[in-house]
Amino acid sequence: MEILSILPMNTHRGKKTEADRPRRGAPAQTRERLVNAAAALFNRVGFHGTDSNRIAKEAGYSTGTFYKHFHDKREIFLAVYDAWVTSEWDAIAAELSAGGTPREIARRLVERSIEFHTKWRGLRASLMELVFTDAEVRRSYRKQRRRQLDLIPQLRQRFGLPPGTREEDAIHLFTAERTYDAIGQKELEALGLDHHTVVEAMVQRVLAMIA
Amino acid sequence: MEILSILPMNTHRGKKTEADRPRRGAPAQTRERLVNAAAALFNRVGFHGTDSNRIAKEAGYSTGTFYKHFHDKREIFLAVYDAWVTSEWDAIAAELSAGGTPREIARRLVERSIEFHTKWRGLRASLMELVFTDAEVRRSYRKQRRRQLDLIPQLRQRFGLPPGTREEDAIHLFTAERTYDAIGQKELEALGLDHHTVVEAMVQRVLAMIA
Amino acid sequence: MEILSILPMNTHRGKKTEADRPRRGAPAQTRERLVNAAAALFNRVGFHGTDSNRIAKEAGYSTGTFYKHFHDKREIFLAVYDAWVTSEWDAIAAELSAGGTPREIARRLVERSIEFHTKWRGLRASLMELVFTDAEVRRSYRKQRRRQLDLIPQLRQRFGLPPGTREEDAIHLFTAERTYDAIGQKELEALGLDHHTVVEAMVQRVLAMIA
Amino acid sequence: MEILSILPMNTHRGKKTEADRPRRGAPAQTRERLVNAAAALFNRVGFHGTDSNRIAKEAGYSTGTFYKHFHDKREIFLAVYDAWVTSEWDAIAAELSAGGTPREIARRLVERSIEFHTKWRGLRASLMELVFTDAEVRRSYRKQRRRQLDLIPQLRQRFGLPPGTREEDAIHLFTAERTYDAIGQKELEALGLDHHTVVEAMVQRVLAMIA
DNA sequence: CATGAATGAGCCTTCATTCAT
DNA sequence: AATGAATGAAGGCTCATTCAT
Repeated sequence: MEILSILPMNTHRGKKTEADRPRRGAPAQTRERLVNAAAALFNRVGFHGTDSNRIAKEAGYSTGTFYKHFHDKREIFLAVYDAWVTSEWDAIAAELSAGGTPREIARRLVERSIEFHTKWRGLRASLMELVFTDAEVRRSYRKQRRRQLDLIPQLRQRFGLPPGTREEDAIHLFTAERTYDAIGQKELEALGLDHHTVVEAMVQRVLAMIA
Repeated sequence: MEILSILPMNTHRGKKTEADRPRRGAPAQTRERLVNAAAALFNRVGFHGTDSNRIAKEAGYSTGTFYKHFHDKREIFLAVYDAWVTSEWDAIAAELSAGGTPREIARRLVERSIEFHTKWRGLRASLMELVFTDAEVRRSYRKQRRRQLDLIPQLRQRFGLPPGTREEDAIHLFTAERTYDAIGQKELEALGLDHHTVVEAMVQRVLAMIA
Repeated sequence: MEILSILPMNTHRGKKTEADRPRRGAPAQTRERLVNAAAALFNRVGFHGTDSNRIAKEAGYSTGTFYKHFHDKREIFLAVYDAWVTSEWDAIAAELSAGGTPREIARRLVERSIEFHTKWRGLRASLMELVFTDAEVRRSYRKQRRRQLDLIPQLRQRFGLPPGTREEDAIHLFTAERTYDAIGQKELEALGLDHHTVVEAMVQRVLAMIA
Repeated sequence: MEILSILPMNTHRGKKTEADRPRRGAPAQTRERLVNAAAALFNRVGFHGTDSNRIAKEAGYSTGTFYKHFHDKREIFLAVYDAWVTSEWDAIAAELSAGGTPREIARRLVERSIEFHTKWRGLRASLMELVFTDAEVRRSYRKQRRRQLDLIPQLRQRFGLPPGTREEDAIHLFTAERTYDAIGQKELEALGLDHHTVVEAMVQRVLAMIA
């Protein structure tokens, strides 16, 4: 039920049991498996490095099944993006409602984001390229970004803070996105930066939005 | 002589004169033309959307010539990246030495960066993906990032400012890079943000590093 | 009951009522619906352009049902061909027994034939190719041609005419078939020919067989 | 040099000599070989039965070469059709200028046509289907038919005959085309018809146009 | 009898790269 | 140094057919 909640990392050569792969199952389940397999592949080898036949095979299906569920590779990428955004969104919502001091919340939000960007760093890399290349992906990406941007004022209100400018919020999101990507891609080490210091700086920035 | 200084926009249908395409020219000139053509193509249709035969043709050479000068497509991408980084670097250096108040300098630095990110937004999109996909590109990118990071303390020193932390500098670079990309990709409009406000915010951030 | 008597033109987007699609109907009815749907599709997009799954869907059934009634796509093509030949044959017989002067009869025979070749021009185009490609189709086609050829002497006898040669009769059939196809495919216009003149010429030829 | 003059029937598994297959030859020669191979394949297994990779292989080239010379399979079919029409046209012209009594000329014209329709019966079968399916093929086919139709009055003039109607000429062409196809496809035997009688009947019809 | 998810061989096409000239 | 014809692996996608339910 929880798409993307578990990375299908166990798909390699593992003999599938009947429970794992009921050939004639509900379409929704098949679709979900395909999305999971695609997510793993896109994330590992990128959109262009992923062979659509391979997606089906990794999901435990044959070539044709893929095209019964998705019109083309782009379409499943969008589905993957959607699932991923939803799961990140859920995680953020969970952290926000989990309570604690603003500092604790901020720290957990940062940690969660870093986790996501780390886990899905390959997917993100492909995403950024497709945002340029593919109009449909661009649309999805921007829609999502708008949603994020609209959330921030709500957060401020909820935490009883005075409103800020949408422009500063956007810059914050840009900063966060790029920084988390850098962390996920192990860029900090390559640049000789201290992980904790960077994380702490991000926590401060998030804290500024909620306290 | 100035690689990338002029976008090869005149490659469409334009009958090439002998002056344009000396069949047996200096290798360096051939190389430069290939790099220019590649830059334009990568920037327009992305790395994966660029056909290596097309690069040669757009440059006014034949398929084989391309492979005489570059081992593979990746190599010319690196050459393009290099040329581009150099030209950006030169532009930054020029602005820094052009004088004026810190505010003026900051403003010009931001403007120049936005210009670059706008002009080369497609190239940047491909770059970000290749940084993930290709170890060699990653190496180049990180080397460049290190150089940028090393420059900031020098700037502070030059402007007589107290040192800052490398981590905060890195975050500034992440912010700038991502924000300029957003501007270059017309993301601001899509998000309902005011261009001037965002630019001004960036100017302030740059100003903070030099005054 | 009358297969092919009505073109399944109402299959587009039309919500099927229970009467239209009884899930567990008489096999003969199911078969007939499939044949009708197949006829329309073959005629519209040709044999190779027709997706066997689509046939079932257009008929209001599912993929599997198709293969319960027909061994393969070729088999349903033969069934379609059969139904079509039968209906043409019936039409011819009807005209022959409808009475009138020989000229009137001849004219109606020509008109009826043109109608058939026009309505089923796509089917005929596929047929001619399959006659070459597929031995079974060839068999059917030739059997049918033999029947036609055998009919002509009977016609002559009935109209009290002296016998002609089978070879000349065959050439007449070839002429008629190809000419009606040309008319059905709007070739006359393309060639700058007068429709009425051509039709009249064919009427004369038919007349020569019965008067 | 003579395209289609010799059927490439010797392409099966025959070790190619250097003379047969100079890998880096003139494009025109490569193109010709591809057209010849395609003609043979289309003729043997039909347009839909022909795999584009196979065409290249049979011509002695690799997959990609095919697409350097033809945009797609349809395009090479048109090229084949063109070559074939040209060669038939040449043969007809040769017979017309070879001299002899009208009867001798007529006989040779019929024989030559039958040869063509026999040799290329498979190609013709595909052609007739594509004429329905594919607008471009239809255009070519009709253009060719118009040319034929325009030739007949010229023939009459040359042989000093009074003009006939374009409509009757068209019907003659339809008759001839279909009858020769029938002969080429061995339909006469299947219908119990005497070959000579049919041929003689056709000779008479041709004779009527030139004497 | 009917369903429709699943299969998988196979086709068309692209494109990075090689190599004879 | 330059040419450009040729290569061929690989990938996206289709569709006739099967089979578990």
